[in-house]
Amino acid sequence: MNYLIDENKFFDIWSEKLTIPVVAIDIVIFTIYKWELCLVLWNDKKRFKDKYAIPWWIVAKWFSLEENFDNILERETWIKWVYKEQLYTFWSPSRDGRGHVISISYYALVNVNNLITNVNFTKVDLVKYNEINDNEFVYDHKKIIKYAKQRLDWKLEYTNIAKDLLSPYFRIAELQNIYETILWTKIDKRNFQKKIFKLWLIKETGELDKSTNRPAKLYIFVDKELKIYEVI
Amino acid sequence: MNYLIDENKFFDIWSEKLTIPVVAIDIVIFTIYKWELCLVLWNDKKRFKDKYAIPWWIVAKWFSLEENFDNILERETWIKWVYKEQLYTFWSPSRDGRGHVISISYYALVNVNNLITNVNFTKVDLVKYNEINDNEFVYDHKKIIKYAKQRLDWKLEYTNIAKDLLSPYFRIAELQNIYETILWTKIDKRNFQKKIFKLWLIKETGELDKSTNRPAKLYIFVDKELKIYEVI
DNA sequence: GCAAAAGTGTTTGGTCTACACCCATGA
DNA sequence: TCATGGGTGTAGACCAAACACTTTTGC
Repeated sequence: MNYLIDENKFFDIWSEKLTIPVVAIDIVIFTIYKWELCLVLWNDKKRFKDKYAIPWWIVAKWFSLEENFDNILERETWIKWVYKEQLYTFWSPSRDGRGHVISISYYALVNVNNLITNVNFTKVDLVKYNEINDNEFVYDHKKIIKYAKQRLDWKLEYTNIAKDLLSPYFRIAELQNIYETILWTKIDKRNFQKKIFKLWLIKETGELDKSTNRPAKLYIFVDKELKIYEVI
Repeated sequence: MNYLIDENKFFDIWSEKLTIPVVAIDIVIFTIYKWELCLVLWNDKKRFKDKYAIPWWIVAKWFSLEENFDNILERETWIKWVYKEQLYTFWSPSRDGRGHVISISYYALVNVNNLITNVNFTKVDLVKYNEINDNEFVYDHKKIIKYAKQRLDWKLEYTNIAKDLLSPYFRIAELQNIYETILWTKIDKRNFQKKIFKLWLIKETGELDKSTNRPAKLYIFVDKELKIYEVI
């Protein structure tokens, strides 16, 4: 996988003489792993002095933001085919000591099977969201993660975005767990099902998951595309 | 008011040799004028071949996005002290024929008295939102305006943002008009008041507006800061 | 047979909507 | 006195939350 931008190919982009800022894309990657919300973080502890960083790189001219995003995500993590959404564009005063950077932040949701199949664990770690601390991140990455989590919370409550964290076929308990672990709350089983079914969010497949004690019905989402509901 | 960036001062930022993109800020400005939602648009019909444009300019290094925003807004419209909120960062393929631009879009809300006092009407026009057409805007500015309107709708429904379109003291009818003209709907007077009061969104000042037939009570917002409610 | 997770309804309180008449003032 | 906008309450429908026991399977 080639770099879309090479920092010093034609011109020193950090030069004091250049009057325009450098732009980067930062990517907060969420997944549900073993019933818990996790982040995919760079594990280059040497480079970042024992702090975590979310994957990022500098944006190249000529390519769209989508192309830059895909290039950065795949190059830095080997992950492909994620749900992605732009969050916010921050001005980060002294990211590198070489000058500030304008960072366009995204978050991505990746199904754990897709993650495990593709990801390069020599480059990234899987870290539980509930176990991260404010001071163990470089730059303003903790702020970006918090912002991403807020957006994720909101989208969970008002859309069918949970589909991007689940396998195509899933049990209702798995769906409910996504809401409980991300929104950090207990939900009544019966009320949860009533809401989900009243919205026509998911439908039965007729198949059963026999890996649990009593076999559980398997469901799929009615809509493949992101759709606004009022879920929770 | 000085330009934070001068396009050609040190280096040709449009040069093919430069591998990083140019960043601009685009500003969608809303106000309520004579009971209707209006936009503040550049009226340089010669430069833009009889199309409208929203105020924008190129982002300068060294200054924060806030500073760049304030500089662009004031320089291009003379408007000050607005509510502003970042919307989205678009990649605009061929903004100038000189290459694409990454545009960080904002929307701003300005109280009409502030607008009238400060604005430079030789630079901008006031145009009714309901009378604009898709094909009378340059670049992707119509898309940005639509996006801004959506965000404004949402914020109206779920926050106290209406305060930024009103004078500090206002009648309930004025508040209700903001909801009706922006959300393009009729609202029952009694139900509207019940909601607003149950939320403690506004409170009486004890003063009366005697410019109407029967004098109307004047209200102020309880919170000066943006706060999330569920208004409508 | 027992442990573990799946599946299933009803009641109650609160919230939302629809709806119409009188009041205070200026002209 | 009349035209204009301001101010006020109730009843019915719908929605949301609380709550516990039975079923199916593997071990």
